[in-house]
Amino acid sequence: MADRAIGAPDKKRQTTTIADEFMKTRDKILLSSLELFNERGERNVTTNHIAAHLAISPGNLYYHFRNKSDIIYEIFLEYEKLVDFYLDIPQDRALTLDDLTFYLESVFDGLWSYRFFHRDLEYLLDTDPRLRKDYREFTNRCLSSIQEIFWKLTEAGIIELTSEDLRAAVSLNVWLVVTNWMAFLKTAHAGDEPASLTITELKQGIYQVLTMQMPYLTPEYRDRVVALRERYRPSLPAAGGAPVKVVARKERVG
Amino acid sequence: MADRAIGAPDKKRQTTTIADEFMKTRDKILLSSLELFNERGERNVTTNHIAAHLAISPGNLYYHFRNKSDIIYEIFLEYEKLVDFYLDIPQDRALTLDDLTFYLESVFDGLWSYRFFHRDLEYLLDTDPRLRKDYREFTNRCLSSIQEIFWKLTEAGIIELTSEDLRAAVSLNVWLVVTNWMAFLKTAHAGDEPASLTITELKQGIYQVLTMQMPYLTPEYRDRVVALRERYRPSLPAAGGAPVKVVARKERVG
DNA sequence: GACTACCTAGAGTATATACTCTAATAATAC
DNA sequence: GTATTATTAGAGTATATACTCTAGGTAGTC
Repeated sequence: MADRAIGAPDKKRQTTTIADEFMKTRDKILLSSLELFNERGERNVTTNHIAAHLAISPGNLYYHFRNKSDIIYEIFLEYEKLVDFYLDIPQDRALTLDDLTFYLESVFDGLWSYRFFHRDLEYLLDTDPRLRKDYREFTNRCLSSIQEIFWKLTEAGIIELTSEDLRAAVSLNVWLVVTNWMAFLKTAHAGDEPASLTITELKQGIYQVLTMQMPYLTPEYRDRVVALRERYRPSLPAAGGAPVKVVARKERVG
Repeated sequence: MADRAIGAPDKKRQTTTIADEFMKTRDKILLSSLELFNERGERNVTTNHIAAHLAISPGNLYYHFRNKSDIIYEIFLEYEKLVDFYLDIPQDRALTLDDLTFYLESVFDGLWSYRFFHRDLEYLLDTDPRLRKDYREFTNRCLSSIQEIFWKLTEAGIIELTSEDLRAAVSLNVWLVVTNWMAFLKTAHAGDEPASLTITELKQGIYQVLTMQMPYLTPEYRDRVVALRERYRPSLPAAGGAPVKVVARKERVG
């Protein structure tokens, strides 16, 4: 995963797929919209911009989508699908530390790919009841998954979170930290550039998430999780800092 | 501290102050802007709306403020002042549980009074370098304060967070939860209405913050903090729910 | 009264934005 | 081939938004 700051004038993108002439117009619109939204923020991207970016006419765009909300909604559905896939929990075996790593890495990958979404979330939900309803269900699903993961990590003897109440509250905190970490980086970041952010920095949010789990680690796993957490430690505590080594993605077992 | 932030809750006022004819136009503009921003979101409030709301002309508004950004910036300065005031840390005595309660209540009061701010934060910072710089410093100041509070709570024997590293990481998580709690409520809330939210619900975020501190409580204080936390427990875990009893605001000592 | 500094009204403007309409072209079916 | 459907271009529109400009009022001071 290449480390590229958003907003950089980089024609040959590595993290995202460039729309090419073999794609259907509809898909090109979705892809370009996502790219532009991520780079400039939904508020700063008009349907005319999207059409111009693709060198198609506004009429063409509106042939494929009724309005801007529809484009955003379809992108959300993709995001939802991705996260649901990532958060899948194996029912036939215990969870491992590799699973935990995978969950964390994946969720932040998803956040990165659709990073525009959480930025203007409230406005988007205010203007599209459909999205509002779906997002609410999505959130609840995510929270349930996190709780279940904590439960299975407890079963696996990795953490100890037996009280359901506490598990729910901790899960919610995890969700809050995960979904707010990017906004924090963008706003509190040391750099003066309005919107420079790398996926490596984003993944330092994993450090924060693991911080929350530390008190609940079992003695058997404590050292290993602490070591895992260390891999994501921000190089410069409160000033952004240089990229750390990116941990290798583990394939799911089972 | 004689300065009172506009719209900030004080003894007599409930949530907002209505602009009256005895105020200076400039202050009326700031107050109305804050009210409208909080109610409808900055994105949905134009300078023409603000002027119309006050029954003054756009020209009048622009006589007092160069542009919309200036209005927002001035409101931010008030917000900043308020939070800085709330987060003041007594250097001549140890912290008490009442202090902790005060900090939590106050911070959420501030969030409520200026709740529009965090909603469109990224856009606002993108479009105003001045605000961007000030907000960054503000964030760092808040983080420092939280860390110092945790340190003094440790000194006071209420919590045990002696590792500076850990204290910094936990403080950051507290900040993330505090600043994201409102967005969570608004987006994941059970109600179908786009923007219903009460300060009582908002303050249930205190439950989440105290959840994070629980593992670090000393045995001497554990029960008391757990009881405090219980006062903020959401009535219906993941579905919003009825208001809980609002805890009385304690005056600062010293 | 006259001077001055401050304040206000309200019409007006340049630009942007989401979206529409019509006509033409390409693709596909028969 | 022809008929039909899917796709596209591109000019155009209604509305909104941030902001300007000019002319005039008001309050205080001498």
